[in-house]
Amino acid sequence: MQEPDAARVAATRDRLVTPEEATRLAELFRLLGDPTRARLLYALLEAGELCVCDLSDAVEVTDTAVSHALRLLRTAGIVASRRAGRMIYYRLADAHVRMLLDLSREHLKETG
Amino acid sequence: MQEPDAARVAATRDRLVTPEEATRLAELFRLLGDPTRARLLYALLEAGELCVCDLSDAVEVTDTAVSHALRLLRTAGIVASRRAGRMIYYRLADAHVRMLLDLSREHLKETG
DNA sequence: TGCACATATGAATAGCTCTTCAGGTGTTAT
DNA sequence: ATAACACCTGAAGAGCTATTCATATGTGCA
Repeated sequence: MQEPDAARVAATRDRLVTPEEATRLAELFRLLGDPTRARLLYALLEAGELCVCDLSDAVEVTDTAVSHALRLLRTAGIVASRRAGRMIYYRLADAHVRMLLDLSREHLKETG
Repeated sequence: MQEPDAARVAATRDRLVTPEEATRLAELFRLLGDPTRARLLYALLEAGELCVCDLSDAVEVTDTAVSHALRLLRTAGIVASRRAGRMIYYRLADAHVRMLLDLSREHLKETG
């Protein structure tokens, strides 16, 4: 197989995200790409801040499963947490994540 | 485990994305959440339009693997294609996808 | 018509991921 | 102290996924 426009391909490869950056971007998306985690994130998007038991209740998933899910999201910097007594409250980590969730919802609405 | 703020949880659950919508959103993210597919999409973001052989070359992945990846993205409406002779050119399907890719790149830049 | 090329597809396997179960940590209340 | 609670963590298994190999389809050219 030959590339029909070698110059354009070469130019593209230069400006391209590096394999490493692409991997990190994929990692970000991968974390959003699970129904449980997605629901947790959209719950946080609406509520602002919720503890694990709130989330477990809202998403109707075992608290253990929620905890596992949150650990992944926390480690990746997608959510942040704060302790209040024996409860731990989670929130979306930054505005980018919030926009990402909003924008993708738009996409579904209009793409159908 | 009890929810400490039952009213807020109930309100959240009402405005919440439905499990079905969340699943579709997760599906969207899941498709972006693979290094190969992510690199293909970012290549298309930069180049606008590329054929399979271009993509295979740019991303350095087997053309067969690229083809499989593109089928998933095409079926999900994330990329669109057009035939030109024996080649098939792929492009990002809509502006939302483009924004999604841009925004997430911003996230990485600033979140580190 | 026949061949070469670009891409697509099906099947199979290796590798990963999510959930569950069992048990562990930190916190409040009695 | 000890019990109850909210949450976390590690291990294990079922299920899913991405790549590869082999083969098929569709297009242009001689």
